[in-house]
Amino acid sequence: MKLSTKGRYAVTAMLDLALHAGKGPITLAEVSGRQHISLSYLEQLFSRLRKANLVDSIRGPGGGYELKRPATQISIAEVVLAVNEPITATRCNGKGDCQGGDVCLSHQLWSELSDQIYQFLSGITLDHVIQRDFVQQVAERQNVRFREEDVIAFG
Amino acid sequence: MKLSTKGRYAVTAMLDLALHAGKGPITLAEVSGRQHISLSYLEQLFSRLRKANLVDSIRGPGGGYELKRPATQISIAEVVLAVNEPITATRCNGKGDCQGGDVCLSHQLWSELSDQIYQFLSGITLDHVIQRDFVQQVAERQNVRFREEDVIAFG
DNA sequence: GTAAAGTTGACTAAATTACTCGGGTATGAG
DNA sequence: CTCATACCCGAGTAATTTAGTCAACTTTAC
Ligand code: FES
Ligand code: FES
Repeated sequence: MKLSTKGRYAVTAMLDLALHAGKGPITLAEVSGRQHISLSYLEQLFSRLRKANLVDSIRGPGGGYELKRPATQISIAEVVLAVNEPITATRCNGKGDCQGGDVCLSHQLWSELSDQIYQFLSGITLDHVIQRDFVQQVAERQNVRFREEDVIAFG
Repeated sequence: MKLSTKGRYAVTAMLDLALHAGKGPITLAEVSGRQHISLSYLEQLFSRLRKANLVDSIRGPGGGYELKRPATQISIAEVVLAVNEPITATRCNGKGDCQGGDVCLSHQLWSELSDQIYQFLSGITLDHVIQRDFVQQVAERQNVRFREEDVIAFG
């Protein structure tokens, strides 16, 4: 499978949404501030997340994004898939033709690895992740720092 | 972890070596012919495999490469590691600093994924792979075709 | 109306990957 | 001895992918 910064950013951003759920729409500007991901880049990512039906968008002032389903029902695999290419560790993308039309020696091996990764990532939901102490602590630190930056910027 | 064409080629080439073990050194030209990997590229890969103590090289006429250890004792993970960067799915390479010196929300998740992939790949040896019917069939096809090409080229 | 926010698509810069090339060096067969 | 075989090595490059920017547009609350 393809695990790029893009996929990692998407997951991070979705975790941020999950952590701040239930308080109305979250703007990308907030996510950008807390997670240090450029706003324009987030726009790109959320365009895909929206098309994949993982988030709802609310336009206009007071708008933003929110999770379309509860965090308990969105798996990490879905998020990665939404912004990346299909999950596969093969060179041939599952077609079995990477040796000039024929299947190569190691094809089966990579297929199995793809399965493993997919199984792992689809067994974990956004909620599983944000329940962890570790993540809670990181989130708390980010909240504090984000408010401090507000003070510096606007106070 | 980083799973590039390079890693896949390395595994394929090592499988070829394993399949033709016990008949003296295998030249890269043979591997290249059977697996359709460019000779220059193979040289690059085997340079690393040799430095990682996975293969022995024999120079001069009649020379080539052979596995340094039996195929039952070389894991896929070792091969991938030998040609790629360290196995990690994190952005920070395990340092926990990808958010301007601080750990990011999803760090722990990617660490766990890295573990999973590593566990999987290190649990499979070259021998496990070449024992499979599927792989045996592909190998047989390659042998036949390779001999046919000999005839065309030299006969 | 106007400012906040999402929407879109094209564009660019940087990084990585996947190679190639050209010249080495060791060595065994004849 | 010699020379063809095969490994050895590092620089260089072309292609692809990734990461990120920019500018113009739409919707909507106040
Ligand atoms: S990876 Fe599928 S044929 Fe080689
Ligand atoms: S992936 Fe390690 S800190 Fe973000």
